[in-house]
Amino acid sequence: MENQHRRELTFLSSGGGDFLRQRFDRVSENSSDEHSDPAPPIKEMDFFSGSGNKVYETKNHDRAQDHDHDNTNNHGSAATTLSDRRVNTGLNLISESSGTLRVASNEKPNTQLSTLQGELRRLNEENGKLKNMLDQITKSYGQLQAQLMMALQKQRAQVQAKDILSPQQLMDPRPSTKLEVNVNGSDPSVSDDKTHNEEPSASNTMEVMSKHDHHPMIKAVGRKQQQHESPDQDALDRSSQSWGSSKSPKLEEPKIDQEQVAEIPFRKARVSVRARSEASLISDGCQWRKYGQKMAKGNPCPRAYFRCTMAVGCPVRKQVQRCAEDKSVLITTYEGNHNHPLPPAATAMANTTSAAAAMLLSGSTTSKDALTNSVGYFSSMPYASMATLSATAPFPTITLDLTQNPTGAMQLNRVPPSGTNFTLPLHGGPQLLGHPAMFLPQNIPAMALAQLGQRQVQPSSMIETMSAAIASDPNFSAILAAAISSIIGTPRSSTNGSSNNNGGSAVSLNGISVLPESPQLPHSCTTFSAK
DNA sequence: CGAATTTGACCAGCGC
DNA sequence: GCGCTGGTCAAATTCG
Repeated sequence: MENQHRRELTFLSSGGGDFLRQRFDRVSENSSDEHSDPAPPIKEMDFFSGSGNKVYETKNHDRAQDHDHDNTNNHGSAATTLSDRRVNTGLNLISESSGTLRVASNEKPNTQLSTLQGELRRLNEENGKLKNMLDQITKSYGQLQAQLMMALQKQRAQVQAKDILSPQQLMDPRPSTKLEVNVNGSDPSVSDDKTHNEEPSASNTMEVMSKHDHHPMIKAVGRKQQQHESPDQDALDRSSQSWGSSKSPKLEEPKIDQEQVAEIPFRKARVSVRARSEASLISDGCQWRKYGQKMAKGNPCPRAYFRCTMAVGCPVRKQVQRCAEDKSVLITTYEGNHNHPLPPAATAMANTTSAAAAMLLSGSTTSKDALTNSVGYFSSMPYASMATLSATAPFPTITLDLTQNPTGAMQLNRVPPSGTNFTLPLHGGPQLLGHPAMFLPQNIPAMALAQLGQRQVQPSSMIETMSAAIASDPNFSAILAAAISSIIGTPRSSTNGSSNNNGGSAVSLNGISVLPESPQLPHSCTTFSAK
C-alpha cells in the first residue's frame, strides 16, 4: 500500500499527473494551499476524499492523533463536511477508548478489520479506475499534443513554402536563414548567420519573435539600425534585420500581405490588461521608462508609451491608457518578450500574460471557434478574470479584464460572440493584484501555481508555464481537440516528421513531453499589481 | 548633475 | 498622392 502510494505520487508529480491533481483538487473541493503540501500518502489518500484519511490514520495513528486537527484543516475543506469529520472521529474514538489503535484492532478485529479491509479494497478499485482514467487522459493528451505539433509544423511549412517562392529567395542561391523558422536555435545554419552569440536561449527566442514580427517591429528595427541604442539591442536588431532584410524590410521581405500575416501562427501578440486603478500607472514589478505620449483617436486620455529598462535591450513595451468609457479603468497593453529574469513579484503576471499570448499565437487568431475553445486554457491563468481575444485588431490581442468578476469565482457564462471578440470569464480578480499567494487557494492547480510563482520568466519557462497551464486543466484535451479541429480541420497522420522546426528534441517537463515550439512564443509581459 | 519625464517632430502604414 | 493615425525619437525640461 505504501509503495503503491509512492508510485502514485511519483506519477502525480510527473506532469501527466497534473490532470489527476486537478481532479483531486476538484473532487475534494479542497483549495488546499501550498503550505498544506503534506506528505505524499496523505495527498494520495485525500484523492479519495474523506475516506482516505481513515486508512492513513489507521496506519499512522500516532501522528494522526497528534495532527488530527491539522489533517482536518488540510484536507477537510469544503468537501470535508461534518460527516467526514465523523468518520475520522470514529477512528479516533477507537484510539481514545483503547489508548492505541493496535489494542483497538485486537479487540474488535471482526468489525474494524473487515470494515477497513473493505474500505481498502474499494479504494484500490477506485485507485485502479483512476489510474486507467489517467492513462487514457495522458494518452489522449499526448496524441493531441502530437496533432498540435503537426498542425503547427504544417503551418510553418506553408509559410516557408510561400517564402521560398519569393523573388528574393529565388535570386539568392544560399540557403536563406531569414526564411527558416528556427525554433530551438539548434539549427547551425541559422546560428551561423546570426551576429550575436550572447545569451543563446534568450536571443534565440527573440530571434524567432523578430522573425515573425512583421512590420510593426521591423519598422522600428529599421530606424534603430542607425541609432545604436545598445549592444544587445543592436544584436537583436541585426538578427531581425538579417531575418527580415538588409535594406528595406518592405522590399526584401517575402510578400506577405495582411491576409497572409493573419495565417502566420507566431506573430507578436499583445496582452492588454484592464484593471481599475486610481493611479496613473500600475506597478507590475518591472522598471519602465516612458518614451512617449500620444493622444489616441477616440480617447480623451493620452496614451503613454513605456519600455522595460530592467535589462539593456529588453524589447518589451507597454502602453498605458485610461479607458474612454470608464476612466477608472486603466488599460495596460504589453508587447514583446523580456530577455531577462524577472523579480518574483513580476513573475506570476508575466506567466499569465505569456500564456495568454502564447495561446493566442499558437492557436488561432483566425478561427472563431478556436478562440472560443480557448476558454478552458485561460481558466488556469491566475490573474485573469475576463479574457477577450481579438482577431480583428491590428495585432493579435488578448485582453485580460480584471475589472469584472470581483469575487474571483470561476464562471463560464460565455458572452455571445460579437464580431470576433469573445469574452471569457476567468478567475482571479483585481483585489488580489500583486499578491500571488492570495490566489493559491482558488482555482489554480498546485503544479501550475508552483511554476507560476517560483520560476523566473526566461525563454524556456514559457514551455513550463504552458505545460503547467495545459496540464492543469482536465478539460484541456477536449478543448484542444476542438481548437485543433477548428484550425486545421481533420487531423491527419504525420507526414513531415522530419520538420526542421523542432529538431526532434522534446523537452520533458514534469513528465510532460513538450515539443519546443513554445520558445518562439513571446513572453509578453510582466507581473502586475495595483499601486 | 544625472536620471527620468515631457513634448514636438518625424516616420511609416493605411485608407480614401 | 494626401491626410490621418500610431509609434518612436530626441532635445528640452523637470526632478531627486
